[in-house]
Amino acid sequence: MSGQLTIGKLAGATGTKVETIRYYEQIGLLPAPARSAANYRTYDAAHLRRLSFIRRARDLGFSIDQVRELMGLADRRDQSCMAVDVIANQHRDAITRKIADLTALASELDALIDSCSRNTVADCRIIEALAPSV
Amino acid sequence: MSGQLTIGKLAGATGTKVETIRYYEQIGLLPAPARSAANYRTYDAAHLRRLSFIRRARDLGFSIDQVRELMGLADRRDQSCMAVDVIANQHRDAITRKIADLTALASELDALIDSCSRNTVADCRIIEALAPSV
DNA sequence: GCTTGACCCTCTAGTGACTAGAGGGTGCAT
DNA sequence: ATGCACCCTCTAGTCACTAGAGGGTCAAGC
Repeated sequence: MSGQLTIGKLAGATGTKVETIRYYEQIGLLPAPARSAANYRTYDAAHLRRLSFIRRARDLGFSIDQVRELMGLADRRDQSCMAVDVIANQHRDAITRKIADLTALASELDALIDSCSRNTVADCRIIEALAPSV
Repeated sequence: MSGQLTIGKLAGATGTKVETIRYYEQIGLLPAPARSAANYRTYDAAHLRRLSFIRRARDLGFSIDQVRELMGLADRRDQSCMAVDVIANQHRDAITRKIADLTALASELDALIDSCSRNTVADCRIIEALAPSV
């Protein structure tokens, strides 16, 4: 119904920065919209849908390349869902690994912090722990 | 004892890439070493210690700026350990937040993946979930 | 003594995903 | 008609490296 949107309205509607939208256009992620007489970008509902999709996928941590892939699959509606499933699962695995890494790291840091006496740096366990035992 | 190290040996000893060492020198994180007659960088034990410290801190996820700060504190050995503690704790908090974010994200993704029927993309729940409800 | 290959040098540009700024034009309300 | 928020393009900066071009050096083996 609303029809045309300026870049600012589109930004507001999707929680994206104006610069980011122009960036997405530049890298070919979002199609270039029509222009007004004053050369303003004018977006329609299709753009809104596409950008919402992009933002949602990005918020879920998919890379721009993965988003591109997902959109390509979404556009060819006759294909199997399995390709999409594969991408999502790969991404899920990457997140699992990241969480494990961060958790290990957090407990290392905790040990460091726990051992920090309130003495001068000369006795600081954190500095010691970071320094090599040379 | 060993005394002098080429950049390659230093890289091997610390698990750093040669290019990264040159980069650290360029940004002033690692002091520029002496040069051989053939203009080769020649590192000593102090460089090895410093680079080990840097690598360890980076592995623990400290930013280059944080490493710089930590090294500055380590160098002024008369100061309180508390400044170090503050940096470590800030970093710990950031990691806690990151883990929480990733965990939330993982369960969202799991829900998406679970709901993915093996039908064509037209019925794909992942695409649906990513697309806006317009 | 000469060649081969692994190492070293500098300098520049590329990565991902934006973000910021300069320098200017447009639209609308007062 | 004036102010202000918005829009435009273009360029460069961010972070922490990484890669490549185009060259010099060193040590071992023949």
